[in-house]
Amino acid sequence: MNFTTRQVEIIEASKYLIGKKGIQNLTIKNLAKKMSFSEPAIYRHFKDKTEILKALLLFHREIIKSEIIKILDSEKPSLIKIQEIFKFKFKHIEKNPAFVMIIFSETSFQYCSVLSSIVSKIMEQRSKKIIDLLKEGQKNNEIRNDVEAEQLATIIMGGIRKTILSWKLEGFKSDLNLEGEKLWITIQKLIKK
Amino acid sequence: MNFTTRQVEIIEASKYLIGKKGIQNLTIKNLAKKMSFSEPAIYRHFKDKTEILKALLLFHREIIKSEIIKILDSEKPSLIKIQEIFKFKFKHIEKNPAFVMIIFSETSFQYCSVLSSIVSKIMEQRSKKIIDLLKEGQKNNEIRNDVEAEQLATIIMGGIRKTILSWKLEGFKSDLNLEGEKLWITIQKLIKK
DNA sequence: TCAAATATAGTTAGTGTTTACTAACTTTTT
DNA sequence: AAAAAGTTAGTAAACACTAACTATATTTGA
Repeated sequence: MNFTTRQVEIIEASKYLIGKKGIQNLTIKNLAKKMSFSEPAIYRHFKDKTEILKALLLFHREIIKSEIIKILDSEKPSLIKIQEIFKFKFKHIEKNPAFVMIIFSETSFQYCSVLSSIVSKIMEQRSKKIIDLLKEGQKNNEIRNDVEAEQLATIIMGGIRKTILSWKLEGFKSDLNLEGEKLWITIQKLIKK
Repeated sequence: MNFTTRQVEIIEASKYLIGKKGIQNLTIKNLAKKMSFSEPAIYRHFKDKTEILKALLLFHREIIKSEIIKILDSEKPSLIKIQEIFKFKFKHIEKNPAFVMIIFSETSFQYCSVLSSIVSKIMEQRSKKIIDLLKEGQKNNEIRNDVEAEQLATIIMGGIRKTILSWKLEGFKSDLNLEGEKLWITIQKLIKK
């Protein structure tokens, strides 16, 4: 996971292209144009297109992972931690609209087992962290324990995804952070003891 | 929305192809092969590929719509109606795995404004129906009213989508109906008064 | 009523475009 | 001197789609 500066530049350019017009906008031609050099030059830095997408996913996974670890390592109640992860996700998406496309790219990647397994692993890891937090919260009597943590995690993550998807389908018009806050108020009421 | 028998056959074949390997598996070549006739023959029945996808979406929208109207027209409590829609969705997906791909196709369609607007309209209509049901339930004191119906709908629909997505990413291994039931138990506990 | 006219639904063969990617060469950096 | 990073020119495959032709139903008019 050590990328050269050129590789990082290509990853950023890919992010830009995907963010603008979706995965199908990421072509070697467009990438070369954005980088202002020729198409074959791309292949000096990445073996093939799949490697670029792989790098893009892993690169961003690290950024998000480190942010989440920071939240998890603090000495706050579980519910607050969940709230912070929640808020971070919305803030991150609003800052990087390109990443919305990547989040909803499971279908676009399904033809490529390498990429789809990376996506599903990332999602699994995120789920696990939320489930652990919820269980911790249930133990500490912060969160109601008449329901399974797994199901609560599904609802929380599903709610986040649905909110982001609606925002995207409406053409990024509404205030995503505001929508996130409204959702959190509801979720918090539903899950806390 | 009146399709000839051949058109319906083509829609079914498209569904089969998408269900098997995703949207990118729906090519005119594959479609012609599946229909066991030549590629240009497809164009005797549909103007272009977009029309096929449009028909596919509209055809299925009608099937689901009629089923949901049946549920809505009954004289049952709102919570039971929501439960029935809930169960129908999982049953329908388990019966038509092809439709999973279509449900998660917003990203695949984003390049085509005609298709993406159909998808977003379908989703909006579904949301609206759930919100109305939730509001009705709140009025009748079946559902807690310290939270907004819109947010509850987001959580319910998001939870459904997330459950289906996990099922898909795990390779359709788990029992989807069972997962749906587990999710419903939790949602019901969270939303009822 | 039945052959001619026509509309329908299929065929073969092919086009132009886009795609990821490569071979071979040149420039730049170390 | 050689490794790294760029270039031009090109390839093969996949794609949606079309022109022109043919077989097969269906309709129509004497």
